[in-house]
Amino acid sequence: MADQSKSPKVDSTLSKGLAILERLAASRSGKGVTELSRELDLTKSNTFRLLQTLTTLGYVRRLDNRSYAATLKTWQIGRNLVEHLDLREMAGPELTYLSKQTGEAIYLAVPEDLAIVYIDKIDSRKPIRSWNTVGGSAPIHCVGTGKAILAANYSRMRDKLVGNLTRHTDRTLTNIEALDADIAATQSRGYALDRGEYREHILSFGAAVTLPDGVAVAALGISLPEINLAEGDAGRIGALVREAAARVSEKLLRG
Amino acid sequence: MADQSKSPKVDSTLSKGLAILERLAASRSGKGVTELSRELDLTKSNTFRLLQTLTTLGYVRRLDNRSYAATLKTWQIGRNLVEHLDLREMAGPELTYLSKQTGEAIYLAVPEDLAIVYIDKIDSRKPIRSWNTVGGSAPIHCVGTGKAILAANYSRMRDKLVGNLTRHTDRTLTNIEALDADIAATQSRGYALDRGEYREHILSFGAAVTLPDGVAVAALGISLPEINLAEGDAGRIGALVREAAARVSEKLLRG
DNA sequence: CCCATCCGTTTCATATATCAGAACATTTGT
DNA sequence: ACAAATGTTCTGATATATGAAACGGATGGG
Repeated sequence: MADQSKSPKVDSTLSKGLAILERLAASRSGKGVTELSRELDLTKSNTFRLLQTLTTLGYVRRLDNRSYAATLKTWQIGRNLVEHLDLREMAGPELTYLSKQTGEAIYLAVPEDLAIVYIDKIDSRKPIRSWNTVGGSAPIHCVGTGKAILAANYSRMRDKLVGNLTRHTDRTLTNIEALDADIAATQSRGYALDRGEYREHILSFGAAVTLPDGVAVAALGISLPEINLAEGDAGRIGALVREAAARVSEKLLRG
Repeated sequence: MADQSKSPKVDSTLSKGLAILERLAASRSGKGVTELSRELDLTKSNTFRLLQTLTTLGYVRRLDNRSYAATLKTWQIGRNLVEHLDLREMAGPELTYLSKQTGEAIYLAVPEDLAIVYIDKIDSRKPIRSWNTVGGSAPIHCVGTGKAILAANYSRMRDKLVGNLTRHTDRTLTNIEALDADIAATQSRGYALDRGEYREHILSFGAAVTLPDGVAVAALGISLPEINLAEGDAGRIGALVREAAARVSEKLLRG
């Protein structure tokens, strides 16, 4: 085999086993021993043995007597990962950055049914109280972080919202058509904007942290009193939060 | 997991490497070499080397200089799998419908050996916690979704169950004759009913999603606390889930 | 400030997996 | 029924991974 001279030590057994697993997971139906050995440039006997190992470990099962397919075990493991993902650690530096850039209250939120839950925050450095605490929640349809998450997966979530658009202020979007339009605007802007839709005179910006497939797992948010927003600052703040969220998304992948 | 009748040869490198990956995926933050080696009963040097391999293959990354964590690569591979089954997409609207009709926890599950794995759910809208998460699993013989799948293919699966009917509550059906009778009832009703056979005081209903040849590929389920079930509601809920599953089955045909 | 202790890393005989090639068994297509 | 695939099992020489011990850096307590 042509090994890279830069990354010297790889256990070939593990490497080949994982390659087989990847191949099987990528194929809709199963693959046979010979097919796999050709694709991965391995001997038949080696491929067969690795498949046997993967089978007894539960990662692979035989379909009929001539082909193998990946089980859901790989998916379950990956699922565990996403659930245990330490968003706080990943997003921490970006929260700090946003705080320094704006001086306003910065939030990290995750979706929970039709609400978002704050899992981290940095207080405003201006002498203004904040209402939201870590562990607290807010309706998904009327805050920046919530609408950013909605926008990332609107097709899946829209139907659940109909009839559940509770009013909180006179600016809350309570009919689905208005929300449709707002979400469309959010999608094209790349960040969400709430103009006092949850608390009177409190604005919030939000942008989603997404996995490679587009699923939103969290959102970054900036919240500030209406009076603090200078003319033309909305675009700047929106861009800040959008780009910070993009950096966190990328960090989830690469570390 | 009781399939160790024979002991086929397993490649230890692959086996250990996957064990490490599983451990890392299950841990919130990273783990160190020594910690892993103790947990998995491996030597430090072996663990170190496997971690090095997993790192160059992109499955693992170093956090700081003293610990390793799993990347999202495992998740991406597993995702490929469920993406190819577009069950979730097909069943989504029916899950939503069941949620609206009942307000209880709704599940979509697929069979995996002698268990079922939850691949999607909608939380109860009532203030009751649910234990089952997406990615989690449950024994096939004592939950509604599992028994629905069993009922669809009982002739093929019955023999594998003998001797594997683990007890979970005092209502669990642990002898094959009792299960035979329950499955027969399930088949004539068109939906499965679990009366606290897996968790005390938790009822669940299930109905199978089947291919035209009768093979069950998934099941829809509704789970609720015993106390939520009004007299005579069982028939109504059973019919709801049976018909929703039938609609999903039909949808699989037409695309 | 030093020492005991922990950790990640490296080293090197030895145990283990891999390779190639072939043979055998079983299925599929004509 | 025959031929051409495919999955499965051997074999022993070679390449590779393994375990035990040692190394060097970091940490924390006395």
